[in-house]
Amino acid sequence: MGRAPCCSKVGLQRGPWTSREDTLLINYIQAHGEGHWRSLPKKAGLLRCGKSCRLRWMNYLRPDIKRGNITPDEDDLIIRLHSLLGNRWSLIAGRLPGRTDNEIKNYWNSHLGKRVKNTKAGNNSHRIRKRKQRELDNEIGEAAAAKIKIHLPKATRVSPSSVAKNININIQRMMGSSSSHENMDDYADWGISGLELASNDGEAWAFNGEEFAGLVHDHDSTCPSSLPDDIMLGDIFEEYQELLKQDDHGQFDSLIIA
DNA sequence: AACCAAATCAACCGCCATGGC
DNA sequence: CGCCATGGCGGTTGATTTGGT
Repeated sequence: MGRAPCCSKVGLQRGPWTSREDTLLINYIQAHGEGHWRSLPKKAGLLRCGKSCRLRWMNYLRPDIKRGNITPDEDDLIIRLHSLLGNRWSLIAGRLPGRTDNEIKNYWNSHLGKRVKNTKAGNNSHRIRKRKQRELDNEIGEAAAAKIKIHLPKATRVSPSSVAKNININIQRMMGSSSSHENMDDYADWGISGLELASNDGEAWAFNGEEFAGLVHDHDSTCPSSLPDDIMLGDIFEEYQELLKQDDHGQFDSLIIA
């Protein structure tokens, strides 16, 4: 016997929402606020499950939602964030005001994913791959490169607290541009069990703590002398943006395995 | 005009993290 | 500490729309 459904589906409406249902939901939330999704439908007079109500509100009815007309800037940002974060649609959406994870996910699947794939296919020559590999080797050192293991990690759920705990790696330093740091055990102390750098097709470079430590020890690469516990993704993002500004010669691209 | 295939996207599903008890 | 309810996430489905022949 399988897991019990999130809510009883008996007698519940499914499929596309009607304007009347939308109105009921909007009116209820305006009067009582968001939350308590499980009990909301009954109170609002809706024959929907709570999850369905939440999804409808979050993705379509919220007043601050922008829909359609994704600008070239947003387009570009999505691609870059996806290369950094992988399929963390909610994190990506969090960086695009008014956009929802569902919209971005759909947009990626129907537009960007293919485009990125095609772009990659265009770069698929042996020579280019060789050049990219050389750049990569220069960037992090042959010894380090030999140690990198490439995984296809299971997508990990990231909550704000876990972001703070687990992703407080400074990407710029990670890429080796600042002060040196001897003791990578500090990373373990910060609770970092893994780090992923995703390539354009969503595959990720995953370093577990040990590999990462080994990578830096072996190569005497660089990393922060300290990282405060409260670095949030937003901080990383800001630095990422700074990096992008400096990325005139495809520095990031050199980290993408073609 | 009719048909079909491909593209799009709203909605659903199952899983998991978190917090309260 | 374990259980449960809840919210939130990413993956997938399927109805609808669009484009090509």
